[in-house]
Amino acid sequence: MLKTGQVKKMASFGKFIKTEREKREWTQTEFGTKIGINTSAISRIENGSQKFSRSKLKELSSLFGMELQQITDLFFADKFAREAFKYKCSESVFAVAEDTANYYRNTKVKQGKLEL
Amino acid sequence: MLKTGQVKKMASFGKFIKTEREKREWTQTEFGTKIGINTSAISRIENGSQKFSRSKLKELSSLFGMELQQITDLFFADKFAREAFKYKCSESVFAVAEDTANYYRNTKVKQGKLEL
DNA sequence: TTTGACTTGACCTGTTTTTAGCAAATGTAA
DNA sequence: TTACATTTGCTAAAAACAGGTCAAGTCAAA
Repeated sequence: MLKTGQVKKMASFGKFIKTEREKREWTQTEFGTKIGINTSAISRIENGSQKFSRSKLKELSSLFGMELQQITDLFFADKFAREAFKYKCSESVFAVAEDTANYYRNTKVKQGKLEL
Repeated sequence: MLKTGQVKKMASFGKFIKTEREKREWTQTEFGTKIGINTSAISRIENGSQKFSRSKLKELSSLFGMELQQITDLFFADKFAREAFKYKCSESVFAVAEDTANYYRNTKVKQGKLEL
């Protein structure tokens, strides 16, 4: 089912961070120092009441020694899921999104209209 | 394939608005007046260089006489697709998002932890 | 009970992103 | 040319977001 490089099923981005941090036996404070965020923020991020900053994805991937692509996908999958939930999208929203994404891939890209 | 109430395949939210506006034979200015946005913004929205404001989805649904759910799904599907494209998510991101969304549905909701 | 790790609330601030108005420019059809 | 529709550059204002501080908690293990 999983293709190479594809992301394994994961609960949420916060849980992902927590799991990886604990694997490395870092406290929230240690991890926070490495990535440049204070302890309370780390706690909130892991528990889902604060978002991880998009601009720190690169640092996170090198800190965890993982592919940026994998981190990115996980990050956005979580972002989209939360948003869909928050704004009461129907279950089909991601299927529609995939169609729309294909539309953008097929038209915009070829025309060089990358300005989204 | 399409369930009742499900959104028909659509190119982009901008094109959707343009199509529906033209069906009703409204100029961008007329439409803008009805929804409360000026002409330039309508133009940019239809052409995809500006986002339609989330806070106006309700007005849009009544203006077009369509279900809010349908409009909402279309709006967010487009939003997600653009974002995924912009930040170079892999093609599997929406599949992952769907898993994550299920995770949130099964845990957060039951616990009343609706604060996303 | 002391200590370290973690959680949470309230509040504040700087930054980035996005919106949308105006005016000018560009179609476009009669 | 005239008239109307649409598009676009510039810009101020608004909204969203990230992260910080500080203080007050909980919790588990030594």
